[in-house]
Amino acid sequence: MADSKEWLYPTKWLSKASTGERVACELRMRIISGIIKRGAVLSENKLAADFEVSRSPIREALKTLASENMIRLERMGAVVIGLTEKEIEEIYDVRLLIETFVFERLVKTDTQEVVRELSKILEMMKIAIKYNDADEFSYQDVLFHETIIRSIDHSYIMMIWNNAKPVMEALILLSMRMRFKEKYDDFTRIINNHELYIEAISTKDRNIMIQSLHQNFDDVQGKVEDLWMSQQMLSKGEVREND
Amino acid sequence: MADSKEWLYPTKWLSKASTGERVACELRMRIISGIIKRGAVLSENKLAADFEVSRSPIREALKTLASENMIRLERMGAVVIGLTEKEIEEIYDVRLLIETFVFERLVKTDTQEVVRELSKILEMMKIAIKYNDADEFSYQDVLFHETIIRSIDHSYIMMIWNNAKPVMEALILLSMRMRFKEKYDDFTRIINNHELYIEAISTKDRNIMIQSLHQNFDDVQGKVEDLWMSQQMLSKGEVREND
DNA sequence: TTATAATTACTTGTATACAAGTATACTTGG
DNA sequence: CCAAGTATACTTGTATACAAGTAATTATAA
Repeated sequence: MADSKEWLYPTKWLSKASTGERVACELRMRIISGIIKRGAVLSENKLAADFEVSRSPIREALKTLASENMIRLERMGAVVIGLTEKEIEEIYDVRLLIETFVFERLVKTDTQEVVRELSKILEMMKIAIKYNDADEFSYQDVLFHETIIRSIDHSYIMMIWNNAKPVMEALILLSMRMRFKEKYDDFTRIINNHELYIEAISTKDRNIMIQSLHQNFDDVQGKVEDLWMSQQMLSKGEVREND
Repeated sequence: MADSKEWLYPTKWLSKASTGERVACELRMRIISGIIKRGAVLSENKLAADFEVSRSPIREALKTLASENMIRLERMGAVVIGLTEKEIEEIYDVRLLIETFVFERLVKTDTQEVVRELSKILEMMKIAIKYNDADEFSYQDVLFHETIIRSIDHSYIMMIWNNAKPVMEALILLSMRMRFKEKYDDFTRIINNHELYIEAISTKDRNIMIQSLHQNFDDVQGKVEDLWMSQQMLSKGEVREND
């Protein structure tokens, strides 16, 4: 699995991962970043050769990516779907759907412990900013939302999250790396928004929650732009996956 | 793949399916029906021997079932999670979540064509009742809801549906088979409810939609009972998967 | 009798081999 | 030059082999 190309996905996060998971994470990043273009056809054999692994883990990865709507498994080859602006909005539809549902559950229970956890994560995020660690910041950001979702103990909401998570993670990673370089002061706003989020959960105030979700939505627009910029930047070192 | 045990899943639906899909469908049915008990540990080798296939399709099936929350892949063996009453309710939470979202989209567009499609499916359902075909009825029932969801062209809502669908399908299959035998007059109510559903979409009337969803929710309670009955019935010919 | 060490049996993850099927390209006949 | 059929080079799906690691059991020593 010694790959000549650079890894977009933080290898640090893959310490316990199987080869199949590694490949899935890396391919996902390449697809979302635009290195692998929408419409490209991926072949199991070709990928196996590229990653210098056998077809088994490749098959596993392709199946994962198909369930995430990143590719479409066809009779001959896997066609890359990737993310258009429409699809990115759709992902955030889902996040909004989930988090609204979760909030309605949360207002009926004791949120003290979750608030404590979230506060901890928020502090970690601040440290990550301080040390210019985009990947760590992304990790904590994803963890923040996962913590909220996990707190209501709803296996099928969790199932939805588990399916959407990898794509969101990749999206956030790319977006944050960009911002750390070019839009550093965005982070003040992001932190403020997360504080608002915690406050909404703590006080169980729907108005604050809506305000927070709205701000987050505004953030999405920014993310879309970022992604586009990110794609522009990355496509310099572009690699054609198929000829 | 010549299996000595009877197949719970309609083999007719598996004509184009790979061995892995077949195994996944059958295992899902066995888990949901309670033949394979919550907490049981499934081994790849054992399953491969039981189904008389190699480990490759078994692995594929287990991965699928894990993503559906039917099993939990652990270091040694796959632990069966199955469905408790809580989880069945959670599945319907998700369906409600999705269908509410879809309805809000539908009221903003032209629903004429969907309504036409749904009417056709409804007629098919009536025929299925007439000929006592529980499996066909279930198929059309699932198709009915899928048609509604598909109509808004939202890839990530579709993704959620695709993940929840197999479990719902199995659930509906078991429930309907039971009802065809013991609660035949339920179907008048179900058909009425589906007509109400179509009306809500046709007139874009939120009140009718809510009424319809509520009736459907009442139906869920019935399904839960059915499932329990079904489990009682099936556990006569029970098979221990692990000792 | 109990605790510890070693062996055994079973687990998963990956590689590889093979069969069946499909699209493309080439050849052959008109 | 064009059409049709055959051959070839791909594709996926399944089986099998092998390596690395884990748990449980047995044997040995205190």
